[in-house]
Amino acid sequence: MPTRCLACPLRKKDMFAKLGREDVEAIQRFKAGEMQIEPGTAILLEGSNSPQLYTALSGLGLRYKTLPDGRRQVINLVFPGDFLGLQAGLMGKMRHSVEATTAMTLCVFDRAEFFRFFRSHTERAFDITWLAAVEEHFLGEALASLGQRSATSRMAWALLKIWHRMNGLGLCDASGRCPLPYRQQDLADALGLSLVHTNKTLAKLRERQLVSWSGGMLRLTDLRALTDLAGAEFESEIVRPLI
Amino acid sequence: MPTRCLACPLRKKDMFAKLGREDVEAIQRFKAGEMQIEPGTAILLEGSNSPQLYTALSGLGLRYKTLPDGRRQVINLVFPGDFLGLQAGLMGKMRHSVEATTAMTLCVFDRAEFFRFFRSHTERAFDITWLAAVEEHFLGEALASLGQRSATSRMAWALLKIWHRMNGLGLCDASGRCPLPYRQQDLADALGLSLVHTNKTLAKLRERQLVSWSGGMLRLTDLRALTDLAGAEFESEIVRPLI
DNA sequence: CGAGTGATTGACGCAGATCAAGCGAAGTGG
DNA sequence: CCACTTCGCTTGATCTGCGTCAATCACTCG
Repeated sequence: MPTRCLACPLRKKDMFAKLGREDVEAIQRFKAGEMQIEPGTAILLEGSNSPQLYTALSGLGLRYKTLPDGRRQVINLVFPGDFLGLQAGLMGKMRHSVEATTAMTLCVFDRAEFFRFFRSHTERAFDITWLAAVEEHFLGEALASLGQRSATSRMAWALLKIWHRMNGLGLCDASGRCPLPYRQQDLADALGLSLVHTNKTLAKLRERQLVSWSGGMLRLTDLRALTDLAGAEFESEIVRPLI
Repeated sequence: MPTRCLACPLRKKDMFAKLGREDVEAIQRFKAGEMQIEPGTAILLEGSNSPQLYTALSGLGLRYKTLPDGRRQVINLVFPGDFLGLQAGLMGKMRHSVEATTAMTLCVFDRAEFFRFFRSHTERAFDITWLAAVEEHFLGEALASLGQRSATSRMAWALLKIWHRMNGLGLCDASGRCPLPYRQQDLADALGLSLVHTNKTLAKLRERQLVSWSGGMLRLTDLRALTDLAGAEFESEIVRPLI
């Protein structure tokens, strides 16, 4: 039995903008169904013209691009509440792939319906544009990380970014541990580093007692020091719209 | 005397989507004025809450982020037809800066007006979202370049990207030369390379007779070979909306 | 128990950073 | 009109962060 939008567990969280009953019901009507997927499953494929859009309800995933020579760039991670497939919806086809890292639950929306929804719900259209702009902002930051920062600094930046997001979602426990069910290879592909160097960089952070990451759980021991290393500011997580 | 939207020289180009007279007039009403700026002038500043949005009418610029340590990452270049300030419009403040490289002419829009415009012109709202999605796509590609490609490959990719865009805008002459009024430092900051290495990489491409770039003009002598080097596909430029 | 997957560690080499110096063109002021 | 500065481009020498190669280890699973 699919989650009813009015009872959506995500919508209760502080991180997501509050909507009136009417608005939530409109989203409910837009929603075509729900989907459970296994870890490792592809959700959207680069080049595909997906007839569906999704919102991640639970679970974690990642977006990536594959280069002609087989190398992979992880564009970013997929967290609960993320809207997936906007590119295909607007540009006709996906320019990157999305896959599930853990088991995931997705809300499914119909692409044909999407246009109607966008046109008839101005506020939601606005939210969707907002999401695109935030994503653009994130990618700009990521670009600056890859272009200008050292391996250590990049890694500190990425871990902090992830941790803050997880924290915003209430996925950290009291002691500040949060789930991080990715492989080192995923992190390496996100940071533009080799697996080996990623491992060694991580080892250094561990030695310095700044980070521990094992068994799929991440703990940042010294946010201050990491933030210094990252050489960036981390604002408290913004309230986002949830479609 | 400001350009009238109905007579906008950009709108005539194939690269931009055709609009009906009504639609163009709506944009004209949205337009608050026009602005001429000198080379080197800042258009939007990171952190600022600009009361205005712009569309580049002519001239070239660049978007960049400055890191706390003073390093700079060029996010992308600004071409005629680009819409500037959407981030500030949506997120309250700019997350990167924009500055003019050459003299530029900008159409000025009022931010307060922007919300009304977005809400009352659904098709234009759609176009704006489309623009954000395309930008997101571009940044994803750029990220993959910085993360996965060698200096030579990155440079080939960037020059091709620029050339194709210029070509789409009809800014290349018959012999395939196009303007490129940037400094090597700008390119370096875009590619995440040092100035010195950028220069040497460029020198290699020149020796191999693939590229010539001097006096602010770029000529790509062998698109095929460069495309191979870049290890990417270059689709013909997409038709974009023009606000 | 063997096979597969992911983490870890050491040895080695190279792409690209950094340092340093010189060059030509354009501007500026005395 | 000529010193003098400034800015962008070039080039060489040297250093190093990170990639690549190659093993090994710890787990999990059939």
